[in-house]
Amino acid sequence: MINLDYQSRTPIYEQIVEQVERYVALGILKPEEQIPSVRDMATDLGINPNTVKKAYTELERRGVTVTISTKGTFIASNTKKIVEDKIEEKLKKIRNLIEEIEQLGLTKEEIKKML
Amino acid sequence: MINLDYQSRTPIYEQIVEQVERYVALGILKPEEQIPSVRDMATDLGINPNTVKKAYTELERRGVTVTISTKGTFIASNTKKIVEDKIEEKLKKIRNLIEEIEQLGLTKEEIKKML
Amino acid sequence: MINLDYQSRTPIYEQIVEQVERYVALGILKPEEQIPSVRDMATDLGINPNTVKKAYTELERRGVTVTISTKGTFIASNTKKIVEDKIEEKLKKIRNLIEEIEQLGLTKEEIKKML
Amino acid sequence: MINLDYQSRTPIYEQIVEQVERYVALGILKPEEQIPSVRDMATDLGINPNTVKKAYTELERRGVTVTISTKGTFIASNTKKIVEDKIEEKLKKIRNLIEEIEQLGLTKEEIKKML
DNA sequence: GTGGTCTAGACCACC
DNA sequence: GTGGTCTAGACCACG
Repeated sequence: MINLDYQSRTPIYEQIVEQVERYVALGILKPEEQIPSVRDMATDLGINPNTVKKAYTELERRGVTVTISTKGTFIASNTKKIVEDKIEEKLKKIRNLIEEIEQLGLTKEEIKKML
Repeated sequence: MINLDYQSRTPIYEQIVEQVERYVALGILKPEEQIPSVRDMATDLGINPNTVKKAYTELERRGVTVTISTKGTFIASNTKKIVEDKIEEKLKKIRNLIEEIEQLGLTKEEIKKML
Repeated sequence: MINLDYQSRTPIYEQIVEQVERYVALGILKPEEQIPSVRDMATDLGINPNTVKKAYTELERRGVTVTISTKGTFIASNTKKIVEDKIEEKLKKIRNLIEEIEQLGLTKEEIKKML
Repeated sequence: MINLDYQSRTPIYEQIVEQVERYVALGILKPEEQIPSVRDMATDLGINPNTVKKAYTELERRGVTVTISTKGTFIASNTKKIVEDKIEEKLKKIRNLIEEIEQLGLTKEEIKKML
């Protein structure tokens, strides 16, 4: 399920965070659903458990997951905000890119046509 | 002219590469124009010559500049392609982002309105 | 394994690149095989790690190796193309040389005899 | 007439030497023929006279040219040996290349077919 | 003065 | 321990 790019400058643990967030936003991972244990995820991906642990800690810090000790790690109950945040973040990126293209000499209309 | 962010995850040499590319795309740096020597750029930016050298090497590899040993480093003659490539690259990113937002449940119309 | 000629006009890092490429082409270094760490290779050859790093970076750029940060550097999976490229490159050089000799007044038959 | 490649690792003065030698071998420059003065060649090529001087000195050392002070620089009388040397040099390169290709797994017959 | 290479050594994030 | 980056400083050929 998780896809790692070892060439990327983005650290492995951050790639995990982003992809879990993405699955949550897409509804593939549902509220209250349990996600694999640190150890399972680590062996699945063939990476160090410490790396997975770091990702899970960050996910919890962001409010995407909740960890209940002795029970496991679960997707948070309210995932709506996560979706909205992701959308806003992507829109912002698009706005920046459009502005950058405008600086290269194209008008908004031309850009719209090319999309 | 070059602006460095030492906090960024992007290495310094790559920041130089990107900014020179950008100035070329914007037409601020013109074809055949000479850019500062490795040493000058290094003292200007308060960084090590090796770091500048690394940036210049990468710029040449990308075809943005041409280096003539003992003469200096110059902007390449065919600057058009660089601009076009940069635009195409950004459009591609926008297309990807739009698709990702669609997967999060918005239609193309809704996205257009929000931009 | 690597043999350096300090008198040569060819820089050390490029000698490393060429010899690794050669070992790959000869099948001595096999796909997916790990090559020595930057530090190990450097101490083995009695040179600076930066020089080895430069060679490894170039090898990756050429698609001969794949580097995974914190894991090491490995020979690429598709080694066949590298061999074919090397052969084609050498054939091309021979064709050029033959043409040059022809211009000096010898026929193809004469050249064939002298080889 | 002389074609310079500023990207090449071969120094400019050496490129001049090689090309003059080549023109002599090809019979384009004939025995006893006068070649341009250092100053003329330098302005023609847009390079430093010192560089041309260095090339001419090397040509004389190799016996390709003879300099008569106050008169100028002339192609040597016996150019036969130069041609023969060039041919032998190129044949040697071809033999080496063939051997290298053999090491990559092809037989002499296969190489002959591909040429 | 210019680029090209190399050494020596350091710090960092990541695993 | 591994690669990635950077600093500091040196030497070289070339022009």
